[in-house]
Amino acid sequence: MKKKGPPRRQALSRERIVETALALADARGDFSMRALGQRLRVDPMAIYRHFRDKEALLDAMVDAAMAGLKAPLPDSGTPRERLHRMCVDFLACLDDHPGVAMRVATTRPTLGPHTVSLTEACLALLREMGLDAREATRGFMMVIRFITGVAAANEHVRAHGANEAEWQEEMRSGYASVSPTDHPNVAAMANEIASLGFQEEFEYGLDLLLEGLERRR
Amino acid sequence: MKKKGPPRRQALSRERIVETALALADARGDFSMRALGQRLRVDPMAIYRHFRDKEALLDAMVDAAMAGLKAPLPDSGTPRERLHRMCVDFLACLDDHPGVAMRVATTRPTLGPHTVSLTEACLALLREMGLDAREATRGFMMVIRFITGVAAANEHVRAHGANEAEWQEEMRSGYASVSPTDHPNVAAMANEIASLGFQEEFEYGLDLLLEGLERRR
DNA sequence: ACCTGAACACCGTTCAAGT
DNA sequence: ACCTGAACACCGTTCAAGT
Repeated sequence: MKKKGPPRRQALSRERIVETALALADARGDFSMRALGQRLRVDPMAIYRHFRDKEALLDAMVDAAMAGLKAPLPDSGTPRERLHRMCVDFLACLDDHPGVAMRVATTRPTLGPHTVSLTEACLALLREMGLDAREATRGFMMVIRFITGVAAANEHVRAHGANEAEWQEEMRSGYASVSPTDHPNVAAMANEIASLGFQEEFEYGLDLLLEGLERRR
Repeated sequence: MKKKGPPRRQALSRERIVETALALADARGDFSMRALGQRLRVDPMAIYRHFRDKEALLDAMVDAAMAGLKAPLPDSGTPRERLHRMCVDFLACLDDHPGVAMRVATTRPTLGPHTVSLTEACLALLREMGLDAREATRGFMMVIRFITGVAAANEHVRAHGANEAEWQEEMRSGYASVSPTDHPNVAAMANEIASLGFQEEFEYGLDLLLEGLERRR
């Protein structure tokens, strides 16, 4: 297409902005319009030609992040097993994009195509599990809330620059420091907390939810 | 005690700072050290005499917010019923302090006395429900994650200046706009979403969790 | 001991101007 | 059409100074 001036730096585009912003947010857990402009080798204000404000850019980033999900999973296994794997995949995707995770599913629903596809797949599996439209809606909301809560916790751990083992040790020593006579159960938790892996804990909770939903069909 | 100089404005204290900061955060959903200084009629830097940084102040605010919980509930009802009411109370408390809610329970555990008391009461009820120390720990974490997810969603609605009815209408029209042939279940959700109250939805999910935990004892 | 003020290194965004 | 630069109204925090 047009190609007559000096080579000039890559043209700006919605796609390139979103991609770069996502990379920045993934690395730092957050990003500023000014830092993004610098990374794009462009005046920060140039971005506003493509997005009305930071909020609009974040919305686009959320949907781009959802594109990182694996395909809606092969048809092997029961609907419940497939939904389980889908949720695990979804959480992994949120964990990959900490700066953006909390906006997912707490935002108004009119998100991009990837988000809608994910929602559809999730609802379809709930229906296959035997839930009616009303129950599937409730089940969907609940699962989203639970996953969001877990993602928020994971994000918090990362924001403090800790890995899982360091965090567990901080939890353990914190709980171990309370008075066992005043708060016996909190004190006792110190012994349990270190042996509960983040992923195991998440999948345990997920199972409980899905089992409960299945039983109420 | 000391009372000789001119009346001068009220002396600064950790308590007064926390109280004012909480009021500010509750009203605006967020607060800045500079705005807090202004409200306290004091140079913003004066606050740093009492808290090492904003993070430390937020930690104190979280525990102060937890003081707003009703008493650990009377002994009427089964352990599960009492735990249910406690969780409802806890969520209401988070909803009262949107600017602070997301820090709760995603933070390191060494929080203040009110937070520890809440944790102890919750664990004790789980034990009364028949769970052992390990199961109670997992159950506690799951319930916290779920409540945190719901609180995050509620906070998000408020941050957009919407009430429940407005939000539901935005959700409904959003879901109603997707193609019913491409995404039948998403489209169908438009009809259900408006009839699910936030509180009803929360308590439904909570019941599912507690029922599941009780069954696994 | 406690508070102040200037300063530093940041923000998101508007607006008039450049090419 | 697209990008720039100065400007506005903000941030949290450090540091030297005041009382």
